[in-house]
Amino acid sequence: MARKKSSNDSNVEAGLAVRRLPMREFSRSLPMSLLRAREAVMRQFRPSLRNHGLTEQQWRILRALTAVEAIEVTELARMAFLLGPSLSRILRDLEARQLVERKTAELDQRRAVVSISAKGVKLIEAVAPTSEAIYAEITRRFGARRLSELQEMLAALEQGLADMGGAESDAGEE
Amino acid sequence: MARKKSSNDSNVEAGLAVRRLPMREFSRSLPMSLLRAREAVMRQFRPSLRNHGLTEQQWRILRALTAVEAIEVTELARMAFLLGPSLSRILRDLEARQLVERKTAELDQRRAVVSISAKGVKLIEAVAPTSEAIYAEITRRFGARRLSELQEMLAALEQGLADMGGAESDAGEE
DNA sequence: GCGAGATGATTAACATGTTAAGTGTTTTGA
DNA sequence: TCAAAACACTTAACATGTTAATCATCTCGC
Repeated sequence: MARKKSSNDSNVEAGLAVRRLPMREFSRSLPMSLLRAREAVMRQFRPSLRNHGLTEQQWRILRALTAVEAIEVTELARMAFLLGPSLSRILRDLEARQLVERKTAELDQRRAVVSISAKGVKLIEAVAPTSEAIYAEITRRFGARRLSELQEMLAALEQGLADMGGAESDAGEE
Repeated sequence: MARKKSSNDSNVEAGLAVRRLPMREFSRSLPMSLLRAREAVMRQFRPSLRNHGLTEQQWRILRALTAVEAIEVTELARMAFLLGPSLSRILRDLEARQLVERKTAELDQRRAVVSISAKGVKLIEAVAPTSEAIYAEITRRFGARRLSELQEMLAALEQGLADMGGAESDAGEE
């Protein structure tokens, strides 16, 4: 039969067939769907960002900084949706490349305030056109209205789960 | 108002106009929306998985293996939506923990065939109930119908971008 | 004041994402 | 037939995700 890649039907002929129902088809689980969709989108942007020496996260940070005059690290983390440790590392790098500037707040020596540099702004402006074009093409393909609906549903989903709190009820509890 | 930063108040005096509108509000960009939504969902599952000593990706692999009798590594990568290198590392670990079994195909010595072990199945069965309960709660909150719609839109988005291919047209081209 | 606890940020440690090389095997085509 | 190309997988190297620990500062209560 020379099976090159019978991806989805490969189990049936294997003998014992399916091991029981895979719970929820698995490939259609919500986390998987979200992951695949996001990857499909990001796949479009990554090459361009890479051409400018930026990773997706670095881009997120610079983008976020473009919207404010200056911002504290914790607040920036929330804005760029990054965890503290990731942000720390990336800021260290961006600062070394002089794309951002950092200084400690006078009032509270614990806090650090970050802002984008002129060089950082230039970089953003260099990447933006391509980025915008890609986004426009995605919008065109999917439909502006539909895209809005999708965004709303995603926001609603996020909101709806906001107070659910990770379910601990399980075996290895402590 | 005592501006927070003095030396480089960035934009305005930098000459090149102001920060202009942040492109697309940024926080509402599609990649960000997808990321936030996915994180909101995964946040629910992670604690339970962790209680069983599994990461999200390890769980994905075991779940995928549950649906088939045996499968080649490359095929498994596609099914679990993981890149080859990640899968290699994780399989090494899962094999060491005896949750999966691996053997090379006779026909083609290059290929490796993986299957879940009895121990792996037990683990899956231990995690599944909690996992299902969480999924049910998410479905209840968001609405089964709406969830279906969302899944469809996500699939359509993925499909629509399938042939778009990463946009290379940019500066640092090579 | 001052010491315990809270807070902001970083570091540590380990797992995965991502691209590029490297290692065997198998196919191909001259 | 045999060497180059293709292939399946693994390693390597670096960046980020994720949780825990650490550090420095701050706040508060006594």
